[in-house]
Amino acid sequence: MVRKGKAPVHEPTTARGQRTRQKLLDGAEAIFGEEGFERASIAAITGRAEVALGTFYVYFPNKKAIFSELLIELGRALRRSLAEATCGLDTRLAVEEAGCLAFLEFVQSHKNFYRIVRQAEFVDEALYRSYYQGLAKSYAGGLAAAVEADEIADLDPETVAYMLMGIFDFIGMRWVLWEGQLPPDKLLQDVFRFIRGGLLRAPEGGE
Amino acid sequence: MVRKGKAPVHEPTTARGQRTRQKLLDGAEAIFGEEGFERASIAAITGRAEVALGTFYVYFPNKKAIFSELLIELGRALRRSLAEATCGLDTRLAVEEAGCLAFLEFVQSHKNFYRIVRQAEFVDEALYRSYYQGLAKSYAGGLAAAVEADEIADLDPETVAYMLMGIFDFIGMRWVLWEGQLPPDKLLQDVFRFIRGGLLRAPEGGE
DNA sequence: ATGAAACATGAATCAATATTCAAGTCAATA
DNA sequence: TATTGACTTGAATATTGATTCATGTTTCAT
Repeated sequence: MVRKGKAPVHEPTTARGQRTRQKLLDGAEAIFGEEGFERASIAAITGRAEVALGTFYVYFPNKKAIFSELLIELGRALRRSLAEATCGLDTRLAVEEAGCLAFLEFVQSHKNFYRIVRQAEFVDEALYRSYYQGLAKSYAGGLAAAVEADEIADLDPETVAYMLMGIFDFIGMRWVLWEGQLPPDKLLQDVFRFIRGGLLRAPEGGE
Repeated sequence: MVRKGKAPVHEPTTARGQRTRQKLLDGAEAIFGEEGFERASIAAITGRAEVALGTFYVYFPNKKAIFSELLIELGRALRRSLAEATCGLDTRLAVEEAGCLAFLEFVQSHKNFYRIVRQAEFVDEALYRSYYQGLAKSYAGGLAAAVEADEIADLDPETVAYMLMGIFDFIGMRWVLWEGQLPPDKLLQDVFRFIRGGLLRAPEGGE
């Protein structure tokens, strides 16, 4: 029993409670996405969830807690999407392309998530790092295997993982977030071409 | 004369005023970097600047104004650094490598700037976009010339600009921000190799 | 040297909002 | 159908912090 101090906060036991808690999470996702963490008020969250102010504190000890839970949950959802999109693919390049597309589609259907991740840097830095570290670690694992199999160039997998995440992050920002749509196909082809070039045996020397 | 309403806000005319205004900008950079925009209080900023609370409003109409000015100013400083580091280089790949290094060094000596840029998304989205759009535009210009000269592969310059910015951003985050130091040289070499591979004639087809 | 600009000060105002709490309502079981 | 634990409510509290303003202090052109 690790429950701190007084903490009335509890997991709901009834279906009604489950529903209410979920409504709060949904409301929080929307409000955090629209307003950002600091400007999001608990009142706005409970308003969106169509629930009274006090109800919030039945399920979450404070604002940060619901934010963290949201980040963790949405992170899981992203990983699930990526795993589904890439499982069964046999070349690393196919995995990269499918993963890229899945990521961009995920962003498109979870715009708020994107903004929540970016906020996290200032809300809970440790959690923010572990979000990316977790992604990078599993990413690097796949890359290391591909290096081992001599499928891609012998580059440091963690470095490549961060480079690829950076690429996807910025492409997602520029097209999905700013334009509200997936990049045109011609453009995606250029992204894939760039990545292929980078991952395949790249020239050793300078110039 | 476009001065709005009452606005006592003015550019200082005396040397003393200039100094005070600069102290405020410096204090704001530090506090925004440490606390983030919303949690940064004017009192903390004036405290850091060793100036009274009211003095703030002599030079800036509100908190957002000083933040925006900071972002613009620091953006200029970054461009200056990049320009200096890359001027006179004759191959595009040399420009990329020097630019990458200059960026990482800039981040290392302006950690707060990095965090300010990232905050900007939630403080003044329009300014945030124009920050990246400005960078991307001049970046894409250089890339387009290199494509024209057949120095690099024929990829959409804007797309490549965002991909490269993404790479640098994430590498900067992972190593400079999180570890507090430039990435080890071996690792930088891998970054350059990846970029070379991507920029040089990349394989057209899949697989 | 002196008076008007410029500049500096920090207490007071005013609004926002995170969190608490005492008083209800609901739903299932005995 | 009572009873009880789970759940819900929203007014009240308490703090924080942006912004204003009336009052000093400094600077500098004359």
